[in-house]
Amino acid sequence: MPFPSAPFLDFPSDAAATVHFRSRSFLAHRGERPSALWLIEEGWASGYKLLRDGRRHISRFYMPGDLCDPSWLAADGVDQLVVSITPIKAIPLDRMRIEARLHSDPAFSGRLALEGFARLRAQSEWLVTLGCKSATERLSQLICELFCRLAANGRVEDDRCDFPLSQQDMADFTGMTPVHVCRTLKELKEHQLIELRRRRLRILDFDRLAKLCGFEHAYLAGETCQSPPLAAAA
Amino acid sequence: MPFPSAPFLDFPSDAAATVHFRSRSFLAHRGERPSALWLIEEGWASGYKLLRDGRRHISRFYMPGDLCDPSWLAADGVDQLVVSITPIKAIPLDRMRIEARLHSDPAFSGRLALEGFARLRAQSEWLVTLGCKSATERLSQLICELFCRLAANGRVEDDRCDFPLSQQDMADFTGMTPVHVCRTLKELKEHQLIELRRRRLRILDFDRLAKLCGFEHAYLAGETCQSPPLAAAA
DNA sequence: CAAAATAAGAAACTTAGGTTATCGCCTGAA
DNA sequence: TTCAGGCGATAACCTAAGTTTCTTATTTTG
Repeated sequence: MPFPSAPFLDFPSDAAATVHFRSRSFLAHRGERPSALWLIEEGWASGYKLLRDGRRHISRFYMPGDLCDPSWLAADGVDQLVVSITPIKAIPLDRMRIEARLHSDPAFSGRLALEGFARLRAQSEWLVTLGCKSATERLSQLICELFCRLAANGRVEDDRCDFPLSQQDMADFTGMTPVHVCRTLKELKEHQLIELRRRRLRILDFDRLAKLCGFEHAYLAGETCQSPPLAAAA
Repeated sequence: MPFPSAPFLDFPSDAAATVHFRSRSFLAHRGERPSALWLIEEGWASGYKLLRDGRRHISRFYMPGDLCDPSWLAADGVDQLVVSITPIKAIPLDRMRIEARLHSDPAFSGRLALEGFARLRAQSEWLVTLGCKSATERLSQLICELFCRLAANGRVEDDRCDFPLSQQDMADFTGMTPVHVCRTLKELKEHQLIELRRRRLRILDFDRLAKLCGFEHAYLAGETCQSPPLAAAA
């Protein structure tokens, strides 16, 4: 099966042990060495850092099918706060067992390394976006990316999907202010590119939206777990 | 020995095979599957992406002691252009041999995976910086980071080091314009924080500079090869 | 060594996006 | 059923950083 970058999918886990989190609860704290990584089944979360003066930057959104988070295996544990945006259902993958296998199963750890490199690549795409694109481009890119990730998990129907982010969340991810996110969304709506109301998103013209921000589907490849293997893991 | 994150240091390489690049030559092209990764012995390079309209974003500077670049092992090869800023001396590490070992030696691939996660972490620090810090903070952070990486390799003497970046290079990394880099450098000089002339940098007050941008040494940990193991590899 | 290219400095002007503030609408708790 | 707090919309105003242009230093190279 063609899922070379989802090294956890054949990892033993206990589906019966599904864990529920409510909205705005912490999946991880900075510095922690979590006992489990989470395979997200349902719900969204954000991983962010806070600066001393209160500024916040979200560097990743987690959604169904995502593994949260392989980089917790790194030496000093978690380097970000992870908080649920909606209620969440997740399957725990025991960290100790992963680490044991990491040191004994070269196929497993090799795939895990490649997964890390793929993630590095997706993240460096956002480095470019934050570094040199306009507010309109950044916001469009976020919408394109989230929409594609949802589509890859069969969570888009008829160009519509759930979209539980507040304008503040989008602002903290794209490096904008909520006011400017509001202005920019209005502009995207006026240009008949999207509809967004009551936490539901509809893409009216994906191609034009993608062209507007130079979105390339490719950088997501190998980054997202797809629907079938999620089922297999559970 | 405490170098958990430099998985290539015990990798066999042929020091006699040292390769020289002149300034402004390509170490890698996008999409390529390079035959070797480079352990940089001498000189600086930048890894960047170009947008269609000519905008450029540098997402990483390579300098002595760095491995350029483990992420080339990922499925689709190189995703960035890498160009030397100065003449470069580098030791080639054969990619095929690395890949073979990646699939057979769990200790090796495990360490490589962790190296990838550490790099992910360092990069997400820049995501935060580009996402929500001011021009002054971004430029100070770049200077702090490069200075620390050089210091870790014994390339700082008496608070002074080589600094071969043009203002355009710094601009393309920090998401500023060269004109604004010039203004901001002038300001840092006027505040007695740095001296910078003729490609030589002197840090006058590291602590104040680090405080100005919220620089945390920690995020570099495990990311840079240190001087002794470099020698060991060669 | 001179010519040519490249980089840096500086001033004047413009603009994208930040700031502050107000208002109305949902939503969820009591 | 109401009331409070969060969220979204909008407007007026402000500022950090971009743009353009020109001049002066450095490198590079022929």
